[in-house]
Amino acid sequence: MLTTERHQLILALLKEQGTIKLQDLVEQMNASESTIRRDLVQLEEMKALKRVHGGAALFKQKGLEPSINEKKHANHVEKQQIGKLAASYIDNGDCVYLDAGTTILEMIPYMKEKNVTVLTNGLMHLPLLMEADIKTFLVGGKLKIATNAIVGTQAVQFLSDYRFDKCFLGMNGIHPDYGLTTPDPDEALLKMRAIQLSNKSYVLADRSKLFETTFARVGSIEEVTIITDANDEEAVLSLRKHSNVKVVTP
Amino acid sequence: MLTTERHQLILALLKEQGTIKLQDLVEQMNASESTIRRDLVQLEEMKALKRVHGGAALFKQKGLEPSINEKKHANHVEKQQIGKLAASYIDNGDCVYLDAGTTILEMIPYMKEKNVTVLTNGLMHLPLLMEADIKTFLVGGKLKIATNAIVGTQAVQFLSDYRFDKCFLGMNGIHPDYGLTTPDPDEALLKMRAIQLSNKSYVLADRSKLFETTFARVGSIEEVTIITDANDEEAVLSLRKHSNVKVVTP
DNA sequence: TTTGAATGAATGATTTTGAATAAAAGTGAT
DNA sequence: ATCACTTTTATTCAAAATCATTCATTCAAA
Repeated sequence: MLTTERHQLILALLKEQGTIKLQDLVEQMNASESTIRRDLVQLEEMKALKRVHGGAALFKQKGLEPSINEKKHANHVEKQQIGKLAASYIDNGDCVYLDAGTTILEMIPYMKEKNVTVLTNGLMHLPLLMEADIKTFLVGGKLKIATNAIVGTQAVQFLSDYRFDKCFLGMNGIHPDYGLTTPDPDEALLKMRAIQLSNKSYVLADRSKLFETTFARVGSIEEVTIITDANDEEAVLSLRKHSNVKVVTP
Repeated sequence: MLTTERHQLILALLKEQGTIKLQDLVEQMNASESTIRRDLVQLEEMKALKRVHGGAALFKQKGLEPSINEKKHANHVEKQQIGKLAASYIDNGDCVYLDAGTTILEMIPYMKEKNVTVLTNGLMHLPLLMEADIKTFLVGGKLKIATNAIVGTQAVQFLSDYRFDKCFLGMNGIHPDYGLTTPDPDEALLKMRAIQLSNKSYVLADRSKLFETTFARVGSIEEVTIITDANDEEAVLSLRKHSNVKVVTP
């Protein structure tokens, strides 16, 4: 078997399975362990894969690739529902602000063919936005490593040069009395300004965020429309009792 | 069997299988190893196939994605040298602007423990910057998908709020008479402004960019220090003859 | 016949390969 | 945690395969 043939086969299997054991490769191809090992070294040098103990894995794409992290996240199905619903509020030609965060991320696949212009501070969104071929602008400012988001006074300042038809925000705490809250004050400032600059504001949050409060206040609950899952959960029904709170569910 | 007949047969088999072993060809046709070998050399010269150890392969291999990655890392060793040298010009505590591009990318691993603050428009740099735990700011503006860079008037505007000790720029054309040039006018504007805002400017480019010119002019060659490989190449020596051109090599 | 291109064989150099070994990393029980 | 045990990895080396080069031969056309 030709070296290049082995390389191709390895990559094909890897693409199919995500990871692969060295021993499996040895069995599958008619080659010694040493040879396969050398193949993996070469492919790693070509940045085609990442070698791990016992085999190889797909090269971790730029660290910004959400599809890998996506699976890890809890409530993935619920977030997807919320994202789909949120995307349905976008009209053709809208200019929207997309907050960072995994829930907002789920909107993007449903935004294709809406002819939308996006401004975002979420780096994790970029691969999907590119893939969907959406006209995208990125907020400038300080890079917050923990959440892959752009924050800080520069970001707030940058935002102020734009106006939006709609903004879509993630939120950690939603409470009828204490309002909208998020743990990071820097992010709170940014969300606050986004609401100011938008005609209409949407907050995406799964049921676990309802009636919670965290550190920094973003605004009052009446300013936004809350998009959440759990149609008949007690929390949702309770929220709806308040006359000026807008809650929508799938 | 006629030479052209063999050539056609080789190409046909190759098209069918993707790769082919030299020994198989020897068996299949009534010709010696030497002859087949010569055939392959000729066909490679005609860019009809790629010779590999033990046989030949198609140029465009079916489903072999990493060729893109490989391309991205062309001249990888040279770029690494250039990047290492460039990083050595950074002092502790510097605030620097890092242009987008693969050559600049290579600087980052050598920037650790310099206590540096980075502003960049290159999204590809972010994973490495995060990993190196470098204080990073991102330019805001329009996302250019092709190069994973932030560009446009918003980006230029954003940049103008900062001042840098040093900036490090990639460049496609470097010519003593026509100056520094790059294919995209948007990027040219950004590079131009970066030079204005920096105390000292460095251009990183491998030897293939010397004495080349492309579309949009960034500035004159005297404004910057050029960091390139190829110490004793004719091009470098020739550049150095110009009294006010600064060129450094590893 | 002479010329020149194509061929096949032979040579030595280079690359690839598989096996052997020691080092390193993971595993699991105490 | 440590320790013993297993698996995986890195390294080295010799054998095998492949390659580049040279040279003599063949064959066709001038």
